[in-house]
Amino acid sequence: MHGWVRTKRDSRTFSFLELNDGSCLANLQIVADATLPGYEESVVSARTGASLEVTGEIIASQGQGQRWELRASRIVLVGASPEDYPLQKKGHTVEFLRSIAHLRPRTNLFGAVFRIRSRMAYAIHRFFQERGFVYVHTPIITASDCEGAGEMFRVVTMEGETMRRGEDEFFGKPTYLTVSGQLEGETFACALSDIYTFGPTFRAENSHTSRHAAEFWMIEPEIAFCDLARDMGLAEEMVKALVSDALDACAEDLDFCNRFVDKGLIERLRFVRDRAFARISYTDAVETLLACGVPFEFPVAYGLPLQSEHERYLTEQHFACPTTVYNYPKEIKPFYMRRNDDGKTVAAMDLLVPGIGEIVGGSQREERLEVLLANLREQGLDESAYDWYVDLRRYGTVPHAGFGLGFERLLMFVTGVANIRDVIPFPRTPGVAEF
RNA sequence: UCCUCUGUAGCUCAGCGGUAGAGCGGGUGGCUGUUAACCACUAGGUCGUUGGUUCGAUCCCAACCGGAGGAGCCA
Repeated sequence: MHGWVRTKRDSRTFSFLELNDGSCLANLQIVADATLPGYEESVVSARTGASLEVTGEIIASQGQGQRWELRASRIVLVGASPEDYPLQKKGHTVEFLRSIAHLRPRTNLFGAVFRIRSRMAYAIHRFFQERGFVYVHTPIITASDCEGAGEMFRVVTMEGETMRRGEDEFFGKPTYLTVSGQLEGETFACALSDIYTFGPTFRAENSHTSRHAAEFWMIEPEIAFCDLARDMGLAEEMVKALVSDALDACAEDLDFCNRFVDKGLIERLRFVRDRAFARISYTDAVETLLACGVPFEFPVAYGLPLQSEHERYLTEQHFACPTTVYNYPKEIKPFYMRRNDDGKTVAAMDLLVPGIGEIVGGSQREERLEVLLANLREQGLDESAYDWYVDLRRYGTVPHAGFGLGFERLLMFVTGVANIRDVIPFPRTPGVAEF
């Protein structure tokens, strides 16, 4: 066995070592007799954090708390851990652990969170691959602005201390880190029918909240010959499938989260897996909010965006389950969303979940060339910059739809962890790019 | 960007206008098939930084820096 010492209990004639190799939450109890060769150097000097190689026999444990233990016949101290090792066996705050992000995966909580993260990434690929979706790698450096998605990071090269600009730039024009792969994803959906992207995304928003990071991962499926209803169905089906997979494959880690992070976690996840989601149009949602009698801080009126407090009321109080809101006024949504027949709304949808708010945002895309061009003009955008995007409507256009799912938001929902900085290995937020 | 809270030992915190305490962690010794082990002893702090008020500031005030929560924006 190989692993790191989580804690040790010495007596005069033997020691108990709790060894963990990160493969699961549980430690393996090592019983090390003082008569072992090299006991002083390998066991007595092995503090919390030290790495060990242990040979021995798995036997039934005499003590309570574990069924098995390893009776060591040989222990080698691979790497010692001096007395200034920062992790104690008692609880640390997540804020402190963030400051030692290189060591926090050695804690129970972060081990669990990042095992779940890995499993959910796998489950996402499996969900789409099983349904015949093609995984597309959209560019990270892009010259296109997925309008409305947020502030962008510039990508530049330097001449000494000076930024190369204009035609002197590496790409001959301004480029940015992607804020969304959607527009590029649409081009592949209009060839391979069902595609998805899953990769890093960057937003230079100066937002300081527990739900925003400058670098995060996003899943963006795009489906050809698809309308909004099917799009919503796919989003709901995916959330259910991922939650269900987590319950099955990450039971031990989720149980830990349920005990130490969020007492109602597992009950909520089962509820999401087993129950139907609610759906409500934006128009009906506004009426529901106006009629509910709750004194909101921000005004509710047709044509205004739903505020966080409104979304939370709908998903946490009114429906008390994940809720999809659809058909938003065209004025508050970007140019590429499909105009509905009423002339007032677009085929957009947001999937809201209790405790997090918006987890999925999507829409049916405008496939009609004239309507798309009119939208671009109406919103004062430069048509020439979207030439290739408009081409999709010139040549064999099809109704298509898609959505974006914030991977970290999903992980917050699945683990109950309240801060996005604690579900991404090395979080980037305004002013913070450590490690 | 706006609002609120916060910064004291390695960690989590208490405290007070007269220059500091606990628990845990560390060290030493003891002890027990132990389980967030236990018992004893011990080391460890320019009280975020810079100014100001005061006889005197860790405490009161201001600015700045860091952390957290909320809002906006979103994923």
